[in-house]
Amino acid sequence: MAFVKKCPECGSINLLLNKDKGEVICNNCGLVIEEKMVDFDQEWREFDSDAAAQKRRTGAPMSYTHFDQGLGTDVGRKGDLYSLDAKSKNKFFRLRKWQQRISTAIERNLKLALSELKRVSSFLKLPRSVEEEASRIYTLAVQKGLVRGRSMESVVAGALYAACRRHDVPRTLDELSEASSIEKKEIGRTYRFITRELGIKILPSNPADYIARFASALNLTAETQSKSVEIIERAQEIELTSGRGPTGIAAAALYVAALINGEKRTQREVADVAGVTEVTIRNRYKELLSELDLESEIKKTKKKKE
DNA sequence: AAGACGAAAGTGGTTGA
DNA sequence: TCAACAACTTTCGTCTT
Repeated sequence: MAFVKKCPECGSINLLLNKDKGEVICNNCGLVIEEKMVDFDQEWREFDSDAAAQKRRTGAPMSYTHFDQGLGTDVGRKGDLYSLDAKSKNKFFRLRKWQQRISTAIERNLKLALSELKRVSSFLKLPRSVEEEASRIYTLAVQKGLVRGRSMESVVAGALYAACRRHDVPRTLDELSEASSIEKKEIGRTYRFITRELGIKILPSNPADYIARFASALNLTAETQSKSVEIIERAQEIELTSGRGPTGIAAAALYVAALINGEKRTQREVADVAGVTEVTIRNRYKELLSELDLESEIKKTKKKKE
C-alpha cells in the first residue's frame, strides 16, 4: 500500500503485502502494520462487454468514507415508488418508517460525521488516502464509544490529524483548527485520547515533512529547501531535535537556509507560515548556529554579495 | 522605522512521587 | 493527585540596519 512506507517498529522498508488476508506485514520483524485492508483489485479479466456485464457486480469501490462502507440501500422515497398502487405504496412507507427506526444512533452519527470529515479534508486539500484513513479511525472510535462526551466535530478533527501524521503529510494543529473551527487544545486532546484508546502508534512527526509546504508558502527555491532538509538531518544526528516542537525546528532550519542562500525572509514571515513565534525560531536558530557551525556559511554568501 | 534580539512572566501538558 | 519541569508563547524594552 502506498501510504505505509516504513515499519513503525523496526524502521525496515522491507514490507510484504498479503492481498489474500488484506494485511501488510513487515518482512523484517513480522509486525502487522495494516490489516483489514480493502482489496480494490478485480479478480477476473474482461475481454468484451458481454463478459463485463456478466462478471461485474458492484458499483463504486467499498470505502470507509461512506458510513456503511458504501454498501447500504435506502428504501426509496421517490421515483417509481409513486407508480405503484395505493396498497403497495403503503407498504413501502411502512418499510421506510421501519428503516428509520432501525437506524441506530451510531449510523446516523457516522453519516453526519463523515460528511463533516469530507468537508474539512477537502478544505485542507488532503489526499484521498488520508481521508480514507481518517474515516476508518473515526469509525473505530464510534464503535468503541469514544465519541460520547466529546463533540463529533472534535473527534473528526482528531481523526484527521492522526491520519495526516500516519501518512507523513503533516498539517499543523492550527490548520486543522482553522478548517474545522475547533479549538487547537480540543483537537490535541481528542487526538491523544483516540490514538491512545485505539492503540494507534504514531511516530513523532519529522520536521523535514513540513519543509516543502512552508517553503512554497514563502516562495523559496528548491536549493533552499534541500539545504534546510540537510540542516535538519544534521541537527537530528546530534540530537538537537528531540523534545522540541517539529514546526519550530522546521521553521528555524528554513530561516537559516534562506539566509545561507541569500533569499532572506524575516523571522516574522517564517514564523507566520510555520505557526510558531519569532522567539521560538530565534531559540532554535541560536542552537543551530552554535552547534552546527553555520555561521561560516552565512558569511560566505554575504561576501559573495559584496 | 522595521527587524532582530533577549529577558521575564504566563500557559498547557508531561512526569514522577 | 499534586508539584516540578520543559517547551513554547506573549509582551516589552533595547539594539542594529
